[in-house]
Amino acid sequence: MSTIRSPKRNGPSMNWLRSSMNNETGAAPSVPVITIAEAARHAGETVRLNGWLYNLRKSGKIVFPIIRDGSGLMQCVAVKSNLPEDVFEALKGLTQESSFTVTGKIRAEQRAIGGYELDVESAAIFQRVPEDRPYPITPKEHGVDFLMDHRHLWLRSRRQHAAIRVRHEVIKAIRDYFDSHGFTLVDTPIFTPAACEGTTTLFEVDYFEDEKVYLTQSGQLYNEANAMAFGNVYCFGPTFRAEKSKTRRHLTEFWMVEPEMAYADLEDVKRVAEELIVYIVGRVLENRREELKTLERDISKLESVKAPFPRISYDEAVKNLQGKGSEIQWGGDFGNTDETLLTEDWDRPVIIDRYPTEIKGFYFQPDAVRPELALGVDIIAPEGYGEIVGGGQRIHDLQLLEKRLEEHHLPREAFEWYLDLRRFGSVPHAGFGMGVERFVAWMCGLEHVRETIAYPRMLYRTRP
RNA sequence: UCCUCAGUAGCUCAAUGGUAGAGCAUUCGGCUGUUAACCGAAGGGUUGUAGGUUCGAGUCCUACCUGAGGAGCCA
Repeated sequence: MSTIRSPKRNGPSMNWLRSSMNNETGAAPSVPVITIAEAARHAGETVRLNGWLYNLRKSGKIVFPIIRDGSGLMQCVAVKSNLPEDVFEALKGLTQESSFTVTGKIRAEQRAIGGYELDVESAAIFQRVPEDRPYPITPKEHGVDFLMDHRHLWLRSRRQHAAIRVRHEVIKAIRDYFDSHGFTLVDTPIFTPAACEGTTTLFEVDYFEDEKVYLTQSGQLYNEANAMAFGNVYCFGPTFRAEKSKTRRHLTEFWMVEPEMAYADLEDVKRVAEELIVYIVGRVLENRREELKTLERDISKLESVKAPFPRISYDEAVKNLQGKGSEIQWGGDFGNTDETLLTEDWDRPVIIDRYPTEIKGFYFQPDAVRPELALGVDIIAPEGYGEIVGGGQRIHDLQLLEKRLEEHHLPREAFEWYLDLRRFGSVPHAGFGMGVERFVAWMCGLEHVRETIAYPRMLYRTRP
């Protein structure tokens, strides 16, 4: 028996959604509800799919609704002569992104997207998108502004879906790496009383009466305290930078993982960061091939990401750039074009270390032989994706750190707790930060980091 | 913050200073294997806003608004 039925209430009931024990949708009681991702395992079986209309093609007495359920796409085939009139007409009149459920037999079909097809036996429309206000994102081209204004709907598109799934894999790989290498997750506060580094701008927040706090721009200082408590730690959360940066590599709110290790030095940072990157890329290649294909990513560019990465010093990098016509002088920081030039000689990320002290934060340990250099390291991703890792070895000597605070005109009182770490069992320690969105943009081969997070926050965009 | 570019139908874009156009989307009709399906028809406009030049402005000028790309800064 097949029926078309409107929902009795405004919202879905759990019975309607999940239970196969009721016959409200007209399906036989034993029909299992599956996802499209599972379809291959159910070839030849009669199943039910819950989803939304991705696209519909019709040809007189046969219609091909493509259903989208969040796990994939599946072409359905509804033939007029095999279905009750009301079911066929309802399917034929479906509008884009209308929610509906279909029951039918799964069949291998080369012509269909995903290689499988469902022969419709019954269907129920949950909500039909009205034609006087159709779904705004049509299967044609759209501009960035329009799509960003409809980000809450844009996420239903295949490319966006793929990028977010790659992000999920990257994040899971990051956590798996640290969790299996003896690191303890110790998350650091989002509300902070002062800047971690004096330089970058911070978002100010009213914190009850007359008190100001700031959204964190790095968990590093707290990480150092946590490393002295737990040995190897990492924090992983959102980070906020009130910089008026307006480029394809910047968000005002982004996610960063920051490991910190006690009894560790610059070499440990380079080794761990390299191992981490290789591990994540491997996981993405292993588990997200389909998504990379959807994104039309050149996979060979990721397959070449293997250890060891080239390691060069800041000195060498400057010489290299000057040889390529860059106007950089020793003592200056690399611009975006410089970063791209530096990576073009290799097929994998480049590790650059020992930067001039002046262009690095106050907390970097100076090089033992050349104290004008800081034991900091950046890792630049290939293909122009820029700096994905920044870190280094921290100052462990109390007197030197006090001197640096003074030189950077930082308020001593605010850093007393930080100085305590050098008073009570100070040890050499090091760590780094890695930005998730840039990493995901690199994996996906995306033009802009805004597509690597569900709801990007940028200089002039905070909605939806 | 600075530099450059753009803003015309719901969307993507046309239109020598001289009658506002197409494709997609929507509606109606046709089609039993479509792949951003196709074929026929219809409805849909304060050309970002405010001034100015001109017989006449979507088009030229000024200011502002919105967005995009880049620079600096950063992950």
